[in-house]
Amino acid sequence: MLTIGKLGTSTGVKVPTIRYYEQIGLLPEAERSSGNQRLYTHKTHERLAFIRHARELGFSLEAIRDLLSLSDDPDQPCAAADAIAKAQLAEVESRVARLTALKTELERMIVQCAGDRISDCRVIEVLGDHSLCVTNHPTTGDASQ
Amino acid sequence: MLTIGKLGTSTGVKVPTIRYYEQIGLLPEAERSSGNQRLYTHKTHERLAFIRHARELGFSLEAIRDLLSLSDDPDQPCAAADAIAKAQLAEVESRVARLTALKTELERMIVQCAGDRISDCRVIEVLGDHSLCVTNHPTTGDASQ
DNA sequence: TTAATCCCTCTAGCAACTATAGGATCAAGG
DNA sequence: CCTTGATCCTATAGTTGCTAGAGGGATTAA
Repeated sequence: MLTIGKLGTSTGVKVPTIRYYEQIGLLPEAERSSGNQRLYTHKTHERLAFIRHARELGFSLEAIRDLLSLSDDPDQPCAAADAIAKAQLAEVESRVARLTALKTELERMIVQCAGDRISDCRVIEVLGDHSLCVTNHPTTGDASQ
Repeated sequence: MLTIGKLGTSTGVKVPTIRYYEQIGLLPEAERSSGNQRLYTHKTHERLAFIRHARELGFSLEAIRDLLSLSDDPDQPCAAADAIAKAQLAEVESRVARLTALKTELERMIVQCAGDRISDCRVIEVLGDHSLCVTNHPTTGDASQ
């Protein structure tokens, strides 16, 4: 049986994050020692590793919740898991496309900044006037993703 | 003078977001009509368009705050604005790189999903075992960005 | 035994909004 | 003039996925 600290270091998940996952029901409530400290089995270690890996691949906790309930039920058809992964792939592809457009725009902005005073600065100018952009970077949604 | 709704539709920023920007000091406090409704000038319209555009390009509100204070002061050297844009570019490049690795992994995961039951599903299997990954996708930091 | 290092709960905070409740105001039609 | 419906106001709480802190108890190594 692992303490929460050992589990954390062995999976690369921070201790408060593990408690948080328990709190929102992604991990089952842990057994407790006589002194009320959480104790984890190999099974929970595996489950947390799964969560961690899925987070690294950008899955939301909601999607992970679905994937976990699927993996708890190995006789089900895997179409649902496939659909979640495909949705995630589409999301990632769209993020890459949007970010690439932003990258182009930022590069243009920086290269063109010839002046040495703010009044000549293309960075400021371009930000103030969208029509100076070449690419069609996103006008809706979250540009940070 | 524009009402908050007109300003919102003309800049593509939602009304509560405009009030939020005022609250955190990104926009100045608006003039009010006799009935206490916010009224905006062309100047504020420009400022909000600037903010909106910078947000689209993925700048944080903190960075935008800095850029705005620079643009309010046109005699300053533009090195600072340039530095902010370059930092933003570096950030975007790193996100693109990370997301591209994730994309590869997701594609592999989906293609390999040969079985039709969860027990044979590569999606679930790969998520449960990081060593099945080919690429070195990020093991720290925020995979969503 | 005592000090260091863990662990516990609970609450609050982060970004950047979004949503809701419960009203007040405004513009247009009858 | 009055009503109706859209818009506006404030204030508070919720979202995602954690992270940080306070104030204390448990465990372990010397």
